[in-house]
Amino acid sequence: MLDLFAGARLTPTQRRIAHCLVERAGTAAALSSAEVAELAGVSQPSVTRFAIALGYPGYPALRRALRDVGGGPADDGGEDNAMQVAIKAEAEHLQRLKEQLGSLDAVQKAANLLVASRPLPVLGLRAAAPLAGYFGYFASKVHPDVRVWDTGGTSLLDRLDQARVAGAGAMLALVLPRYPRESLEVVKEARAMGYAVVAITDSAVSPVAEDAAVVLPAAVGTRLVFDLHTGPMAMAMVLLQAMCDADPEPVQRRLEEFEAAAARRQLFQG
Amino acid sequence: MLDLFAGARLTPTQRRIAHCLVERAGTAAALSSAEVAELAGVSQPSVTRFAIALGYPGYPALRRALRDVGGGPADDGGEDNAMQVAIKAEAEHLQRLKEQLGSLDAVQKAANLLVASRPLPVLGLRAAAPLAGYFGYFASKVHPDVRVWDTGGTSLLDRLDQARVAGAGAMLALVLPRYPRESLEVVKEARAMGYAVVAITDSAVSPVAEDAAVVLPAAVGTRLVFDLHTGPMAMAMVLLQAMCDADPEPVQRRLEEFEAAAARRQLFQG
DNA sequence: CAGACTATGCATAAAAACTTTCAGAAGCCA
DNA sequence: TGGCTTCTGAAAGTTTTTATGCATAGTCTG
Repeated sequence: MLDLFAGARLTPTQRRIAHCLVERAGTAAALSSAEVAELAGVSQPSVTRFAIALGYPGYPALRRALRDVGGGPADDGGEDNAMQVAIKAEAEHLQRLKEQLGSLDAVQKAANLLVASRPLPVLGLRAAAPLAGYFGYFASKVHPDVRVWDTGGTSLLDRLDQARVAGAGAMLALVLPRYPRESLEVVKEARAMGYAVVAITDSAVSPVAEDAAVVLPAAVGTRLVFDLHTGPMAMAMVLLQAMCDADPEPVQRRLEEFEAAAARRQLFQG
Repeated sequence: MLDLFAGARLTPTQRRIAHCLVERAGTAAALSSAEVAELAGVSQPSVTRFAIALGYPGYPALRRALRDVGGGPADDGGEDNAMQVAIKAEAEHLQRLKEQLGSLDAVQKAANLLVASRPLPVLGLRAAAPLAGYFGYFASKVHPDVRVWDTGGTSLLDRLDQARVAGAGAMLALVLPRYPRESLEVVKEARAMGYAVVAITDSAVSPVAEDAAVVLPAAVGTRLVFDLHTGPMAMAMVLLQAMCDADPEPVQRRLEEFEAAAARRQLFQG
């Protein structure tokens, strides 16, 4: 299916269309050009032009191609390889996370604690370091002073002190298996210093649970050689969303400023 | 789907049409009335009349009904909040990724390119930087010389040079929306220098596609204020798994060494 | 066996979908 | 900045798809 689109140079509008079609893989062939246009938020002629850009004589031809490719496989009964088993398990984790988010109390409580903290330390060591960076990257766009702590060492405790003095009241801790000893120590120390610790971890009975003010559990995938952190990643972004919702006005302003700066510096393509 | 046809008293010709539609369940919605007629061996007006017999105002209405029943992922009813909608979409992305991994050709090709490269550069700028770090963190445990490039600037091109001289033959590029201009430039340059670039990106039509030797697409969630990268994260780990599979012996040895070291230094709890 | 009714396909009219043209807008390069 | 190219949507034009009238063949009933 994806190969159908390969090779062609596409305009931004066309990329939106492609994206929209890829997303609905199987059902795309059932859509008329006008319906695709509406879903992609573009004009109907753009859809025709998209088909032609791909080398088809027109939209109906593209649709036939979609039908032939998309309709084919659709085997959910069969033999899955190891990768598929792992990804399927991940999809189920997220499904469960979705159910769990039926009640947002814990998330909102955590969000309120974190938005109020200036600065806002984000702790994630070893395997969790990238997740801390990920959260920090986006959080910085809506919070004026996010501090990502992703390397260990004794200086961590100093930074904990400094942040506390600077006014930090809460901390986000990302603590995933295999639970780095150092992360646990920092959390314990933070609690002793009066921080309200929000912990994203892999289960409600994780070792950080006892020292955390709020525990946000999200399962970790363990079917491959290395752990898959999609659940905690999703949880982190849900938390960030809740932080934005909790404090919408400054968020919107900061995002607009970022957009303006990005455009000015031509950071992105498309 | 089958219920759609229930209740109505059908003529023999109409029964043939119904049978034909049921047989092609999923793809039926993509067919025009004339195509259905041909498949069923009846005249086109009979198909229209069939739709009317079922109580629809015309064939297009039947087609829409077919699409909604056959295509839809069967929503479980309730009112979902924004977070749940987003997580659900993520779960569906992973589901689709799972289908896509039914064929591992692209992943294996990518894995073979990457395991053979020493050093192995991993590029991920801006929002993709944490993902690069994540991949790099684990990849380092099974590959002797992984170099994570997660900050931009002109020195990137120098490092590209140095790695090439040092023997790198391939590079992993993580390029996600909004497609940092700098990432695209580096990939283009890398290709010109003879690197085989493996790109993990959000769709097969991403701007990196044209310069990549292998494109591994994985959808990005866009339902929240900020993007959710669970799909690319999962894809990255699948790729790493494939790299381990491609070269199992040294992998096992390095992992054991890591375990021994971790135990010695008491890195983890539990 | 005749008359009446239903079912079906053909031809064609109506409607919808698709393509093309054109003009405005946005980005690029000097 | 200003001219140039490229992209995009609105509207008009063209083709395809769908609906309907009509004639024929088959079937049931008396």
